[in-house]
Amino acid sequence: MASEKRIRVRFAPSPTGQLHVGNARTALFNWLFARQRGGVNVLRIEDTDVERSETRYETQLLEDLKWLGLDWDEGPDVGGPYAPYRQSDRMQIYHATADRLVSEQKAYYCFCTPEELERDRELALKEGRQPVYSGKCRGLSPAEVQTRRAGGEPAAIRLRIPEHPIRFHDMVRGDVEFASESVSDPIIMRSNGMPVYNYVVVIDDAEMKITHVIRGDDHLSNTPKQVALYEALGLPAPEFAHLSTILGPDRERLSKRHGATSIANFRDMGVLPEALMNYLALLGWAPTGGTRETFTPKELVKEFSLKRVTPSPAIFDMEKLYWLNRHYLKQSPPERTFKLALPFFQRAGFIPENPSHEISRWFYGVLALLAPYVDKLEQLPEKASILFQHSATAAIAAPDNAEALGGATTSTVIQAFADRISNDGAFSPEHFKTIMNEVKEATGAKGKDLFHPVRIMLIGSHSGPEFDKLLPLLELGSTLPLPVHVKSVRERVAEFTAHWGR
RNA sequence: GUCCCCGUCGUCUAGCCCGGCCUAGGACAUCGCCCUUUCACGGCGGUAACACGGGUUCAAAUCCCGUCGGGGACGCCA
Repeated sequence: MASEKRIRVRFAPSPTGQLHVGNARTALFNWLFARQRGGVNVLRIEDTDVERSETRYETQLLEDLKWLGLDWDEGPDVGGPYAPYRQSDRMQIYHATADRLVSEQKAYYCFCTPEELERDRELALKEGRQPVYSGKCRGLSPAEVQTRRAGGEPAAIRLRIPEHPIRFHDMVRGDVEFASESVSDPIIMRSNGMPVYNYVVVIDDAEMKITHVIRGDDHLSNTPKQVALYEALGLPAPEFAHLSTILGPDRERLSKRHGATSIANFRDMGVLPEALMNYLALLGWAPTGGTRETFTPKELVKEFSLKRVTPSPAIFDMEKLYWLNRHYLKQSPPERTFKLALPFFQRAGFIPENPSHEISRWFYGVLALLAPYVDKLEQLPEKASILFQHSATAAIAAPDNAEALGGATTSTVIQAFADRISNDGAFSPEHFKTIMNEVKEATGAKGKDLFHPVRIMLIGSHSGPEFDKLLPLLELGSTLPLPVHVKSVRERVAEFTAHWGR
């Protein structure tokens, strides 16, 4: 135990856009692995692409990760023993190391121009060869390099890929091998002096003592280059774990055109973080036995295993995410649901900015009634339109209601119900039951014929939540100073009969 | 094109490493039934898969080879 090296993993996004589900899943797997094994989780910002990197994205990145429920032990915001954690702040290291590699002949200056390289590339493609670097500048004499550089000719620095095949172990795919000829001598320093991604990751991972590199499998083909770099540096390569790609329903790599794919999107539509985390964990990983689906973050930390991660790509299934979200929505304490749902109702203009105690209490009831019926919080105001937006004319005109309102007994049911409701006094569920039985007796209508017209009269639709909970909310709501008046049962019935032409 | 990775129900997957316990398990979706004096919620059931072809073996979803299909990488992007 004492000799066991402490596990160190990192999540290294570039701040060039919103945090995507693919990256979020990578971040999650790193986090789970670190937390389970008592390791260190490092957050590092890869901003060597100055053109596309923006600080606002970095800020949002951290927010999104925190919202999901992840945290890190070292990073740009919290610091740590291997600071700085932003690549743009680490240029010295990259330059110094590159110079060292050149002086050790493990890397060399390359004077080839981009145009030249492009020509070579096209030629190789046309001849059906792997488009790798020709090696033109590999054997340049030190003297020639010296004079050309002195003459101001721009030069990039390339790493020399060794002659032997490059192998590495991947925790999800096993042993992988690349033939030396199939990998180019990669540029590690651009001719403008800026280091290249494939180079900086390795330097940083090595400097930061990263033991396990868990990342998307789009990096799998880059790995031989990186392994070669470790070799050149005289350092052992870390363990790798390449996670499969997340695809859209069309089996293409998931992207914005598939709809909501950023973490912020899901948060904004009212998906609970624990639901998203649970779903993401299930994309590519399954517990022993493979029969359990719901896991709290704690349980995930306990059960997770990199060895049980599947190598095959997975299609993102919104329906299953929604199922999990419904599951967690039902488990969510009322206070939390209240806090999360309130903004949606305020935006819809249904609940005031600073709801009174009475209104809040009533709103709790509304949420208890409607929350079991939605996939995401965002759908709540629309579901609540049965309380806030009753319209007799719309209900009568709705094509969906035509069949239910077209029955032989419809009019007599409506009339009988209306007759019995006109008296005053509180309108309770018990009262409602009594009336319904009387209406049944009087009209001979039962089942659908009985309930559908009444339901349409009260909420404008033949389907909706149970009356026992709905009715008291209607009654109480009608007495509250809401921005949008909630009509009482009597108001609804009166309005409906006034417009009912038959 | 070349290289690498991947291929079990429509979808996520268990099983594959260490062949027999697999008449292939679970979940989402879908369908049906029950509950509800109606609908939804909920409960219970059903349909549905080892990509294909060759081996190896007494025995293959599991091992080997090939084919096909999908994805990724081939950049002075990350």
